[in-house]
Amino acid sequence: MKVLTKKTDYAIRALLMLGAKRGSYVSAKSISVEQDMPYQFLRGVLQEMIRHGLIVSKEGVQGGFMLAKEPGEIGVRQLIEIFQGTVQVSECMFRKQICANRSRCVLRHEIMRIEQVVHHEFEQVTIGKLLRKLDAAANMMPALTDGEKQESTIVKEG
Amino acid sequence: MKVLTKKTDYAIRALLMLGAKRGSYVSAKSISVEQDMPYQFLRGVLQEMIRHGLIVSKEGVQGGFMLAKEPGEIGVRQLIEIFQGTVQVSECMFRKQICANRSRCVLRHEIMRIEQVVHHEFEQVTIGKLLRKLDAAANMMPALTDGEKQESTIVKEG
DNA sequence: TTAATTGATATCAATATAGTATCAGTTAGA
DNA sequence: TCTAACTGATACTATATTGATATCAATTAA
Repeated sequence: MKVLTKKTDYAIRALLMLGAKRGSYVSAKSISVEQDMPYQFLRGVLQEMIRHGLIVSKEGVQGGFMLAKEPGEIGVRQLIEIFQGTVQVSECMFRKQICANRSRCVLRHEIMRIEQVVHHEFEQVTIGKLLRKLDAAANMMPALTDGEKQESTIVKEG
Repeated sequence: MKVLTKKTDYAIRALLMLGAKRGSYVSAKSISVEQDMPYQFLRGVLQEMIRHGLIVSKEGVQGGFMLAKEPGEIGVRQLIEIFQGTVQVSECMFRKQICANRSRCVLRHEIMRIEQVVHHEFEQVTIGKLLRKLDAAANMMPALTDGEKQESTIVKEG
């Protein structure tokens, strides 16, 4: 069971980069290189986020992408919904009519309850919050030697 | 985002049927007819549950399947893990090494926290608990007229 | 002996996910 | 004004996952 697909994963990390470099346009190329994501695939993800009003773009040389909202206003839940669709329990939930099978209904009821819990949790996690955590994590290892810096590169890049 | 795949869905509902008819063997055929599941597909699901010790089978005429455990001991979380694998965040979690990308790590940490919440919730939901709810739901509509009984058939079958 | 059953396994179809390629249009700057 | 660095749009391919079907051997109650 995969909680996040590549698209959502890439989207979140791209947004974190945009959040870290707020005020300037960041190109898809630089994101794809720095975060090790396939360039064209990432571009598709970015365009999807434009369509949803999360980011804006500028064409041409020195163009790129920029957050269109405050980081605290962009929640992981919304990203999951954009790239993976609404959380659903089997197909049952699509039917407007009363649930077809009683045992399925009882089951569905339980799952929906859990769904609410999950939604609530994901709602809390915003790009803003993640950015603060990233910052905190960075500050926790400030005094590295050269050798340790190499290790920290491993932590960052691969 | 699908919480339950068909396999898990079918597994749970098959177990509910076995739970409702405890003490006797129930054939794959009767489950597939009564619960409207594809016969061969269901059989695969049942065999998987045998391998995991949740149910036992008897071959031949009058054969079928029977719970191997108390309904209260069979949790939905276990079923999800059997049929959908452990909950994971993208691929990141497979690597034993320290997480490749710092922002991915921060993200992962948040997701893992939510994962714990989800696990805890699913842990609570057992076949036994669902059976009791099913029972309660059935008792809530005891005095139906013929017309209403037809409706209740819709609720049960389709 | 036979029909109803499970065990085991091979195969296929549909869908979702992941990734690539291409071309047109925009723009900063030499 | 030319060019290289960009995005917009879209078509395509590959791979993995999910859902479903088919077949044949072995078992067993009647």
